Amino acid sequence: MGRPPHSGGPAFRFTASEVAEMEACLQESNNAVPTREVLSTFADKFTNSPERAGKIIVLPKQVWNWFQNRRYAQKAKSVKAPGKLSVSPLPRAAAVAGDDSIPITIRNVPNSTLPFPSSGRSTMDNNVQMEFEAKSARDGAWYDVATFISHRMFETADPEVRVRFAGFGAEEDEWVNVRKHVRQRSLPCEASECVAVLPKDLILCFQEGKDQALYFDAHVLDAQRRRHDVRGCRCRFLVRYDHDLSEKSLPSPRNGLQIAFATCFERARGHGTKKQRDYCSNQHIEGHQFHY
DNA sequence: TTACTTGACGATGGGAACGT
DNA sequence: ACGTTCCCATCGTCAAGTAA
Repeated sequence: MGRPPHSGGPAFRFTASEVAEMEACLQESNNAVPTREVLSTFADKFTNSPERAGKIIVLPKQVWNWFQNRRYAQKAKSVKAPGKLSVSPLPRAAAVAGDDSIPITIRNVPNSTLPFPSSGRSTMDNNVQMEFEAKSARDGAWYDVATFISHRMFETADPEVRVRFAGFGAEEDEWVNVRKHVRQRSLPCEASECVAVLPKDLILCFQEGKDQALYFDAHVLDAQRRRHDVRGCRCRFLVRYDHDLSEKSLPSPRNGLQIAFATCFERARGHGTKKQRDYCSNQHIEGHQFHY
């Protein structure tokens, strides 16, 4: 039910037939809110209907509210991304590995199977294509990898790969440390998946600056759980960006909050609530297998 | 059986856009 | 500058579903 009126009376609810009428009107008007006259007509008609006559007065404002909410809900539904979150026109980067872990997609994989030189994807045993991302030394942000150009090995240091970032040209290529600054792209956090995000988690967050907006590593300081509705997640997450230690309260996942793979797998192995474990286990099943 | 979660939906407040 | 209207995000509550 909706929020009860300030008068303290019972919560108001439109009947199915009223909704059907307004629904039809909305379609006829091409999803536009009807004129004030039409709203008043609806209100009068509903007020005088046999179900309400003498009991409940329907206000034009309530009819207007219904149209606004319905338009907003429909819009939200159509805009909702079917898969990964993408924030155009910037290339999407991804979430991070666990707090102190080396990216697990690299850690235990023999060098001969590392995804370079080749495209920024690799095929695992189960025919799952893997995509990678890399951290740029220029701005500290994470970008999708389009191609691994080449690689070089050192006797005393970690190997490096030359990376072509997705959406950028050769002039933006960089050598990056494989162990520290290359990892598998993570799954974006869908609205229903926010339960998997807990305080202290390392995540990826969209950060808007004056001239640009990029994805940076951040830690969750606090997670305020709120009930969801048809329009999605209403939780808020207080995060601290690792690169500048700034803090921000973000709604999730609309603003780019994404779940770290390793964090998920830790939970899948027994930590967190059952729901979180279920979710993370599903992530494991749905197309990704890793070596711990 | 009880507590908790999720989905649904009307109500509300802030801010942008617009007209005067 | 001010008032009005509109759009959007968020709030608050109920009912049904689910887990413990």
